Amino acid sequence: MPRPREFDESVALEKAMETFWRGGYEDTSYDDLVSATGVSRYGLYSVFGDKKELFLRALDQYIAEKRCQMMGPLMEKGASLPAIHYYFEVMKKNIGSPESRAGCMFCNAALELSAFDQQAAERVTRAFVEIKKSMKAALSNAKKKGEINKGKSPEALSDFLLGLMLGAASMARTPIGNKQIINYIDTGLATLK
Amino acid sequence: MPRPREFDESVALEKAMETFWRGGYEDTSYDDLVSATGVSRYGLYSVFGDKKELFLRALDQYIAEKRCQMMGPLMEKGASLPAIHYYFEVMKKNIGSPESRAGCMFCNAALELSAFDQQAAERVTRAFVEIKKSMKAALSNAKKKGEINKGKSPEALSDFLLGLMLGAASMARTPIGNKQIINYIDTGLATLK
DNA sequence: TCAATTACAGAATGATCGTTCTTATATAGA
DNA sequence: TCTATATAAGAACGATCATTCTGTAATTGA
Repeated sequence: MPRPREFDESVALEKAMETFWRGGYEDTSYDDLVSATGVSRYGLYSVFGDKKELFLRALDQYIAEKRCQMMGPLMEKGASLPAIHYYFEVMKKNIGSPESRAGCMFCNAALELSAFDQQAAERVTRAFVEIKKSMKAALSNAKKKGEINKGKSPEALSDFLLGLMLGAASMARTPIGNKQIINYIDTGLATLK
Repeated sequence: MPRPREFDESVALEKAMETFWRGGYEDTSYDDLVSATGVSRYGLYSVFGDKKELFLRALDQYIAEKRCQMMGPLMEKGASLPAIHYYFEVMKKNIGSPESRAGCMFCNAALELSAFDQQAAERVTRAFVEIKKSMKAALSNAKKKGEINKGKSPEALSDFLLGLMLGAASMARTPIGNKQIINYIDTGLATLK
């Protein structure tokens, strides 16, 4: 009966995600989103709601994608040092990609929005907590397996790895070169030895 | 002959710096600056120029202040491991202060502006390069003195310390707690042992 | 005391943004 | 074919922002 929609919701969300990833929240205008998705203002509003809601949907989408991409090994039972190395190997690989200078979208959101926006802060905190928990569990297992020194504390080390991830993502958004970011990650990981 | 100015330039700059530090560039309006400094729009424009120029002045001021506060020991000839520890001790001390959640102003500027603004990028790059150089020199001296393992590379380690600084500053602007930031710094510094 | 000069306070301007509204269009069942 | 319904395209609205302009006030040398 009604006129049919001319766009695919998931394709539009993906495009919106890439736009917010690169430009952040404030610097991305609704017009930018209309252009990037090729969807009319009406279409975006009717499907995703206002700018904030669309951003949060895009952020959720990003977090879900990255969890699949990076955390797979970490979420398995018995995950230990190799799962941690896998996580940072993916980071290092992403640094070479063209979009890498946008950093990590939820780290960007943490830095730009978490101080002002409750809902963004909740998502960011949830993601940070999950990463730290996974890292800590893997570190405990690594300790049991003798992969890391018995004297190291999984609690402190997992905070360190969380910071290592955020630090690398931050470096990627600055003029600091890729080589330096890789030095940072590799030197940081050597701490675990 | 003319009507005398009713404000002190350096006091106004300090207030503007604090305002930009907390709010960043985009989220700070010229009205915010007028309120924070207590200076009229006319006064700010006539002394500092437009918003961008005022921001750059404030950024220069911040960098100069922090260099005095944190880099003193690092800039002395023969500086080695203690100078590096001093730098991060100051960071740790600042984390406890009320304004700490604003992170580090030039790290914030690096993340917010360096991709878009040439002049901000230059200042940020200059500061990063100086910090890395000082760290690298101190690491070389530390190696000679036997304070750190002969096998460690000052080049890679100085990139690591630059990232450690940026990572800690980034963490401070997120919901991540102070205890976790301290764990991050301490664990990172333990790498130097 | 007056005139010249500069500062102050805030109104006006023009641009941009998020959001809503209007008008026209495309589809499917009657 | 006609009508109901939801969509598309983009104009319109109201708010906010950086910047400029206007009218008033304060000072000092004449």
